[in-house]
Amino acid sequence: MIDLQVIRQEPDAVRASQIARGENPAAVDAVLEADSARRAAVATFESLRAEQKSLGKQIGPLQGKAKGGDAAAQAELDSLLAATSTLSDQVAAAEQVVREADAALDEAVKVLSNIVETAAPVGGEDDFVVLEELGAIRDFGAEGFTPRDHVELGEILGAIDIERGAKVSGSRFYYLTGQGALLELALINLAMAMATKNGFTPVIPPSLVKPAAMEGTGFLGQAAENVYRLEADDMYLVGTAEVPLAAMHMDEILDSKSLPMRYAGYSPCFRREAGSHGKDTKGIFRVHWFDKVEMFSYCAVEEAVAEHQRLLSFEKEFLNALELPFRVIDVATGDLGSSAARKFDCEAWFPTQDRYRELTSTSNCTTFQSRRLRIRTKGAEGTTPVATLNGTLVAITRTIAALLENHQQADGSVRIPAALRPFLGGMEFLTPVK
RNA sequence: GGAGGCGUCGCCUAGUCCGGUCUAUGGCGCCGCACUGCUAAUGCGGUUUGGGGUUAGCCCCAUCGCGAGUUCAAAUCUCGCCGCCUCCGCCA
Repeated sequence: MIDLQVIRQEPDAVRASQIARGENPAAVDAVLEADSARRAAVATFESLRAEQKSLGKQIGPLQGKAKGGDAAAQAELDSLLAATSTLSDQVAAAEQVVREADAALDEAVKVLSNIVETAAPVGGEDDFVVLEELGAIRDFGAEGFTPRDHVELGEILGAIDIERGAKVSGSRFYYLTGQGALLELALINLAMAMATKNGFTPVIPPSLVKPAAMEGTGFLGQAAENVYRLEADDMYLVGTAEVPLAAMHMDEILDSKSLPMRYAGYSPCFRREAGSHGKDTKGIFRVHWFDKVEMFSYCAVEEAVAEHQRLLSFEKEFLNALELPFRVIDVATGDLGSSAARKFDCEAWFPTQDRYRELTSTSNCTTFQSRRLRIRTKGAEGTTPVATLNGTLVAITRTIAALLENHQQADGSVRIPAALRPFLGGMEFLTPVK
């Protein structure tokens, strides 16, 4: 959630940010209104409460005297009890009003998406800015063959079994088999090795979480329809390790000397993909479940922009190690998730689609998540929320698809990039099994 | 799944039986100051979190796992929930 102070002091800036996202700026005014309503409620409650307290303090000693047979004390006690009794009802009522005002304010603030970085390109999905293009796109025509898509390659290599995935679990499920399964493990190991080298603590987090974790990371808002919920236990399957990694330090005050804290979490990711019917139905590009290594960083607010660049550089380092052609885009304001202030995507070239497709994504969430999750640090200005950032290191299925398509040979074999070979027993090619 | 125990402001802890004087005790740690060749020791002061107010010193409200209830009044009594520990059962 956004800092209420900021909304109070710079409502125009918040409105402008909402507009850039294509969201309703009037939501800001709703917050201001709820805020002043809450203030009034609190003032009423506090004055009643103070009165009640001071009356209560007189009662104890009087009771002693009254018991001793002091008639005057008894009379005073009776009138005090009567007064405090009606006061008590008023306090309870006032407290209820405060409670409701609090909830209303909270609700109003939570409607607002994070304030976008001013440098982010304004506009919708297509208004991204290409920051750079890396790696060489192969000319299959010149090499004398038509590239196969990852579905066909996966079949030839005995690496991906989509039919049986559908038989057992339905559409958008798959089996990774043989070389495909080994490839996933190799990618995970390479990613974890690089993350560790770059100062991340490897983590295998729970992928089933309580509502508080889901809610705190902001996935029950806009993205709620894409989340799997276990009705019987009131728990959620995470769509990314970002959720358990962010919730890991919820309700904690982090030692400022320990920042930045960097974690690399390996987890399965479950996504309902509601609203994407008919989109990317072929292969394992868009599936209900995949495994992923996600980077997550807690850092000081003033470090966040630099840390974001670092996460991006780690993503680029990984894709370069896989020798994939890709570009980096600066995602436009209208296409940011509600918690992101800025987002960079790395999109790999898919020769059979003749276009770039998202492989990794890194977001600077500033203090949007940490406020909800109450993750703070102590500094010169007191206890303040930390910034949180996340970035994909490797999303297995898309990465496998990109590797197969980009490194395929005319005979259906696939060249394994050098960086990955140590994790595949030195193997240089994935070879067809049929 | 069954039985029992426990949850107090960083950590440990007093208080809970028997409601008001709890504005929550003490120790450790930490921060500041004083003293002292340095360090250490010692002394004094400070040290939960959230919200609000104030020129400043500070002040006010809430906060004893969470929620509800009883009561004029709840850390304290009642109920529900959550978490941890021990034992039993089952199990990869």
